[in-house]
Amino acid sequence: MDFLRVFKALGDETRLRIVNILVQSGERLCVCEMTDALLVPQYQVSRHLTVLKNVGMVVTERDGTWIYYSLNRQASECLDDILNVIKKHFKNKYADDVKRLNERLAKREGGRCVIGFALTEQQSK
Amino acid sequence: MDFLRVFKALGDETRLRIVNILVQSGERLCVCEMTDALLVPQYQVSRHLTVLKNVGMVVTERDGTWIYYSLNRQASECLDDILNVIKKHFKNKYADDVKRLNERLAKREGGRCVIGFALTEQQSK
DNA sequence: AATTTATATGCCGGAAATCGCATATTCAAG
DNA sequence: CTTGAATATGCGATTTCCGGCATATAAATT
Repeated sequence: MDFLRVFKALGDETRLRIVNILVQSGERLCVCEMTDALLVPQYQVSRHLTVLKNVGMVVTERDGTWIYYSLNRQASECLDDILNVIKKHFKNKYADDVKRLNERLAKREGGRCVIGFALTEQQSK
Repeated sequence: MDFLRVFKALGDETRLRIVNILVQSGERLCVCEMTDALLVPQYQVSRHLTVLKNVGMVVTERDGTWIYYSLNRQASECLDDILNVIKKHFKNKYADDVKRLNERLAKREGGRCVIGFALTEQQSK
């Protein structure tokens, strides 16, 4: 894994916030859940997730129309160390993201996302 | 400390190499020593050091004409953790930088740099 | 005070990254 | 096979970043 690209990826605030909610929750998350947690346009979340995937930091898993992203744990010890640093020190910063994410995760049924864009619905339609 | 800016700083290869030789050696280093270790133009080393300083990752200490840079240890636990990850996982990568640095550090007298640009001399004059 | 040496910086051009918007793709359901 | 919902992407515009060159600053030496 190219860790220069990992640091580059973490050097964008939206991507850092994405990685943060993934690492703080420890859950796999779908795009609409992240969009609602970060209050960022869907196309931005999708774009930044593509970057994180190309770097090898996240992996995907499709479930119907939904695509779940999760951190690529045990892929590299170094990446794991970096993620643990983020987990340890970013609990308070970006706390609002985690709060909104938890509200969103509470609406899951059977551990799966069953709604689309709950929070961003009103502004896009 | 703004860790988004820390990751941004580490997302440039020259800066990552600078931080690496600082963390691997554990020494304070002057600009000409780093220039010889990295084989990068002096003005680039200086520029990138300014970035690292503005972020708060390094501190300076003047000794006559020479200016020594050292890692800002114990400034923040998070920064320290990040530096330790780099120290742990970047020993082999950029090994040539460390090798050249050690050759350069061997020429110190009394723990201080006493020569200018040893390796880059021929190409600049 | 003039010169030398180590370091910093102003300026410019080019490359790369990001955003916003619109639209395309993919899958499920009727 | 058409519709709707979740996700991805092509494109243009803007901004940010980096390299290269020259030069400036600062301290020591003569």
